[in-house]
Amino acid sequence: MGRSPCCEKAHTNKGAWTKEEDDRLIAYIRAHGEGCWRSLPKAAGLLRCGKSCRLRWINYLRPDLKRGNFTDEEDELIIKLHSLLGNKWSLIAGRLPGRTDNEIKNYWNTHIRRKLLTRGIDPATHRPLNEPPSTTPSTTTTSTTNLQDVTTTTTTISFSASAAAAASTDQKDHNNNNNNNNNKQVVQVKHEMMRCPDLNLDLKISPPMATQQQQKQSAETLKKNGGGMIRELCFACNLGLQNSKDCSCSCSSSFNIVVDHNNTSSINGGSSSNNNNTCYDFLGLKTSVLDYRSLEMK
DNA sequence: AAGGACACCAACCGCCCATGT
DNA sequence: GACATGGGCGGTTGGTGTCCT
Repeated sequence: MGRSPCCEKAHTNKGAWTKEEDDRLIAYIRAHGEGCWRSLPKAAGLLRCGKSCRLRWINYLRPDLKRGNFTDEEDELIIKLHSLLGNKWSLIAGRLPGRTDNEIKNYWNTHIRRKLLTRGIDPATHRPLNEPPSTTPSTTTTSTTNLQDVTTTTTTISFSASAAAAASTDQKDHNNNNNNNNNKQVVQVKHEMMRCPDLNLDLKISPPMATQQQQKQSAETLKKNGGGMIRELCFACNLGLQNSKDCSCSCSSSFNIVVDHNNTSSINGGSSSNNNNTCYDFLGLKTSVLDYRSLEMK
């Protein structure tokens, strides 16, 4: 059964918003807050579709938006998040305060794609352009990193227990029914070992399992650093690339961020048993307990 | 100066999911 | 369980400005 249109299209304006429309929308949301977008246009005296109002507000009128050019740091963050999350623009935007998914999407398509292409990297796969599409092991190296391409695997990151459980069956279902997926909660991440050779995304995100000695060392290091303090790691370390040439914080300890089936996350090597407000900076998320569901939150 | 090509980005469209009835 | 509705997301389009010939 087809869906009813979100609004009466015959009586709505389309195209660019006028200053007056903007003012009306801003005034209304200031007075009443964000609420029912469907009824908002009528209440605000706007001849616009509710969706259009929402988009205008979120992408352009929101007071907390950061306008202006993207910084190099934002560029790199977007690239790395995209390599992990794919075209999940809203998730990526969630990690860039003041930026919207639409803005990032546009920026990706106009700037970053080209930037990666000039680096000889396929923006879709984050693999070298001249690399054959097969998944057979190779020793190709890129111009920007010296990470070895070992193999390609598909891993499911689950954002919830049910999704985690569903994830296993999801693959089966996917074969039978293309549309029957839980993409909102389950992100299929094709992660190439080339990108993150040490990053195991199978239900946990970690460098290779730290040895007990490493874990002990890490715990001691953490203790030394004050325990409850926010631990700042460079991006390379956040991705499990400790001691790589990209590492700028020269940390030597290993931290495993484990996401289990019970919606809980813990940090191995740090203080998995007592989180006691320990914060880690994973992908720039200073979070006491890494909960992937938060990635969905804008 | 003109006009075609290109780049940028705001806005739209269609689909999906969650929730309520 | 079936259906209706609202909200959200990713892909795409079209208008506008800039660059190039």
